[in-house]
Amino acid sequence: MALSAEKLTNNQQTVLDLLEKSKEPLKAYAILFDIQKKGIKAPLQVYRALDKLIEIGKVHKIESKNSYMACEHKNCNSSTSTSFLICETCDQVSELTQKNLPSYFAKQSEQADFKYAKHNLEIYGVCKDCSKSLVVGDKIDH
Amino acid sequence: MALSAEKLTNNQQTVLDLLEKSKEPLKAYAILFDIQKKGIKAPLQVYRALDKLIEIGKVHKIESKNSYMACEHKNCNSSTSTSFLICETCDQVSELTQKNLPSYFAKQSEQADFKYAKHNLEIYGVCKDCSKSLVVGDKIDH
DNA sequence: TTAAAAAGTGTTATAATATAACATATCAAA
DNA sequence: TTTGATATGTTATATTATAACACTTTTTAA
Repeated sequence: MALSAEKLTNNQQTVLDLLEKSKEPLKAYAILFDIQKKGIKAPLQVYRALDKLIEIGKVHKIESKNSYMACEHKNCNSSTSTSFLICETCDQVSELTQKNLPSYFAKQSEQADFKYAKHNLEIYGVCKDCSKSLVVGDKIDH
Repeated sequence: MALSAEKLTNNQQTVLDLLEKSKEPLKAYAILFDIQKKGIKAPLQVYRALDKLIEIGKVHKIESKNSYMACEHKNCNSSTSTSFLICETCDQVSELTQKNLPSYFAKQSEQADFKYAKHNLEIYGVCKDCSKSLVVGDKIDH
């Protein structure tokens, strides 16, 4: 069975549903807290669901924040490479479309005699919405 | 006083010395274990030294491995952006020289209306040495 | 030079993140 | 339909990191 067509179990679906509703990435214990009413009682149940979801590419882990987010793409085919835009103001995270990134990184790696396999990129900065609000804020907050 | 000229305290120097001797990145508790003979007894002493060393750019954290390594550059001026080449075979990590990366990422980010500030890039693959050994290994291991 | 401020230390306790181990259950393929 | 793979529920514990507090050292600048 193709990974992208994988049928999810109850626990996996419950975790994925929550992540898809969330505007920000969530931490494992925050997920646990939120879905205890659905019968999930222990951290391992969350971590196991996350592991599977990550494996099939439905969820990504943001390493520098120990947080998890649902993949924004329709059928993310793999769990390999990830590229995030992380807003330092509002903590929202979006994914950078990474059409060219793998080949760019492969080229960069090659110059160091390193064979590229996959990557994780975490870019920090200010998102569109926050750039606006900052300006508006400056005017309002007189 | 400029950051790069910062004088280190005993604890900071002890931690840095250890990291500079190590071929691979080290975990905080591995550092603690190694330097207990030098009078450092508690995790906090390690973490505080690491925090400072990271702040002044002498040490980087590899987020996806919860590990720390000494900066390979002479006078790394900042603690901001990091780019690693992580060998999946031998666990050694080297730094990618990132002359063009910030501007490249800034450009990529801009297309998503995102204001780039800094980044962390972790590339996984196979290092030069391991590429060689693999081939040699294939021949020897008949 | 010396007092005040800033930075670092040592210590105990604890928070936050993640996995081990094991018995049982469910599901899919031969 | 049984067998092998995958998932579950549960308890316990490992790993990573920080809080709080009393104290010391170093730096700054009056």
